[in-house]
Amino acid sequence: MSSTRPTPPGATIYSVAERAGVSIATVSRVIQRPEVVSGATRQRVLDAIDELHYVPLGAARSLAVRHHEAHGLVLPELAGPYFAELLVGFEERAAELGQSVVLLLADTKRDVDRAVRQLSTRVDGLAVFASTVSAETVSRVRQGRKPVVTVAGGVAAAGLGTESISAENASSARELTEHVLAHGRRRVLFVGDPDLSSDTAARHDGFVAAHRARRRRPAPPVRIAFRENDGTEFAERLLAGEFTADALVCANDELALSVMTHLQDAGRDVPRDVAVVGWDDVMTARYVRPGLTTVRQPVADLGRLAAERLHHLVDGDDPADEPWVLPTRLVLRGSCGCG
Amino acid sequence: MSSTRPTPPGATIYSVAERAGVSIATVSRVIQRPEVVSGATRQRVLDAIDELHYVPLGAARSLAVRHHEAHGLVLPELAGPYFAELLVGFEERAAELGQSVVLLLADTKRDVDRAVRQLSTRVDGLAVFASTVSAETVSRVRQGRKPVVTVAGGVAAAGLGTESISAENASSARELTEHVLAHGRRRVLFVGDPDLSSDTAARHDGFVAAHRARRRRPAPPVRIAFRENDGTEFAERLLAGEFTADALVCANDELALSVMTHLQDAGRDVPRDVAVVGWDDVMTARYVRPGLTTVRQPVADLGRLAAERLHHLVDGDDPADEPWVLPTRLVLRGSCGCG
DNA sequence: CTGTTAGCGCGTTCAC
DNA sequence: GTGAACGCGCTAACAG
Repeated sequence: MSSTRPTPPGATIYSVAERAGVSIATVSRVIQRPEVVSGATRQRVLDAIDELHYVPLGAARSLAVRHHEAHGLVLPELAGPYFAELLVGFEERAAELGQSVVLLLADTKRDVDRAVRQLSTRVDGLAVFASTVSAETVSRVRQGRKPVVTVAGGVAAAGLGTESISAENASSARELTEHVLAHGRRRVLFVGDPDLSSDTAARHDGFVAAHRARRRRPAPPVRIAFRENDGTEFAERLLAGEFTADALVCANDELALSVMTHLQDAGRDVPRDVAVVGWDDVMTARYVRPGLTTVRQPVADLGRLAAERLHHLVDGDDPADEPWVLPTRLVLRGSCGCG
Repeated sequence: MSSTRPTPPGATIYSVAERAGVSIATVSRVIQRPEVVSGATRQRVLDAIDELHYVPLGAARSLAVRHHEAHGLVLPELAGPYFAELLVGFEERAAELGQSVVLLLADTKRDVDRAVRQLSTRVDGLAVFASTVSAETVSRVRQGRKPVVTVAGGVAAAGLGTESISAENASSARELTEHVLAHGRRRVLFVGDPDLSSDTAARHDGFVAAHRARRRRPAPPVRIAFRENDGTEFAERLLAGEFTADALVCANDELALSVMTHLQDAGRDVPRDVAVVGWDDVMTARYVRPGLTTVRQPVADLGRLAAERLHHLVDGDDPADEPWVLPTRLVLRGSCGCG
């Protein structure tokens, strides 16, 4: 790939054994199960390790035990707090289980599938976020006997021997929308593209359900992407009169915040003129005025569960048929019209 | 560590060779340098690989080539955008260089040094953030012939064969402080503990230097930690009259934002009653009103450079004696008294 | 409690 | 253009 010359030869289990005057088996034991070695020889070995600055070669161990003791995690990006929290939860639980985590960020790569195949070469299992990886590659990995868990992939991701883990979206979306309607809003817009992610799709489903329950016809979703500038652009169109709305249910907080701020800067009053709500409960949501009403997901728990399940799958568990769905919680602040 | 049973035997280079009717050497060639193999046999091998769902074992390759082709990255945590950006830059460059990145988060671990030693077992080199890892452990890793680069570790981290990478802090701090003083502020407080991180120490140095340049005596730093609630607490003490100040230079944006918001909620006018500035230019900084004046660091570049240098060190470069220092930039918004 | 030895799967000379 | 054979460093029986 890159380097020409090999690593300069460091100490090995052999040099340590020689120096301590024992066999390599004993050195190995001192490292793996110190208690089975007599105190005296153990100390001699430890001294030798110290003097030679011995660092065991993980690859050699992995080869011998036929385990990488590492989990792969594929995330689309790391913007905003969502993915960071997911990663933290994953890493935390993985570490508790004695597994390293090898991280792969999809958005900066030319060829994600190649990178994932390469990754699968050095881990015991893979956690992939939603649709960052092609179904074909996932199934290749699966056929290569590596467990895969999908995070926030929706039902579509299940099957193929892949386990699915996600947060509850539809019913919280319904609850949130009902809350907005209960504030007396008549013209509620869903801002975000259901086709862009299964999370968004589920949220839109809940949005529609809430309207149906009140025998109201939901407006068609405003299909825009997730980022700040997408929100700004939408706000412009709204101000220009392209849409009429007295409430906006945005697919996530970044979107909601950029829309809300932009409307306020243009002289609109939130929530009086228009209510704005979002998803994720990012830090900014509690700093803006009014505070942003949103839905908090147990993101770190998603990560933890992914690591946990992956570990069990590597250990030989059969994949669960049913997806794992974690509960979410409404966070009411001022932007929806609440006092 | 955990798992009892080994991975079920998947396809190996041997089974592929057998199936394709060639030797393992040929299979290896097809994977490493396809062009040296004749078209016909190459295709037979590729077919066999496909049919058997062959996934090479990274550990075996690593053992043979004496390279992990992986970099370790040790970060204290992943809260806020700072570390995420650093990680993104690091991962991006590492991937370009064909290296995997193994991530270790220090704050969730019981025994960080143990975890780091364990990590050093499976990577070719280590990038560690500031003082997440004890000097002793770093030097052990170094003596084990693994390159180490320190990010945001200040000058103290240099030496020991370790390369140091950080952002310029002192002179931007001086510039920022001078800017605040130029707005006519008389009683400026530095909020943050210089002993907590070398970044903060350097910022405080700049703060002091700006005062000295005007022949003013800097107030002693308010020694509090970095998090939101630390800021809130400080704001309470300020409101209670424990401190007097017409400007606050906060060690980072999280601190600045929580202080500013809390003061505003208590009826204070920012910047009229008190100016507030910070560091990092987090997303929230441009959403609050007034916008937060802050210093932008090339955080992703820090990460990229760390990955780059690490790679060269692994390749045999001699460690640079001088630390790498990347430039920063003032971002003026309203909270300092501008506009 | 300790030593001997046979792999683990792959890269790589060196012949052919 | 291809194959045979050795070595990478470590773990895990098995013997003693």
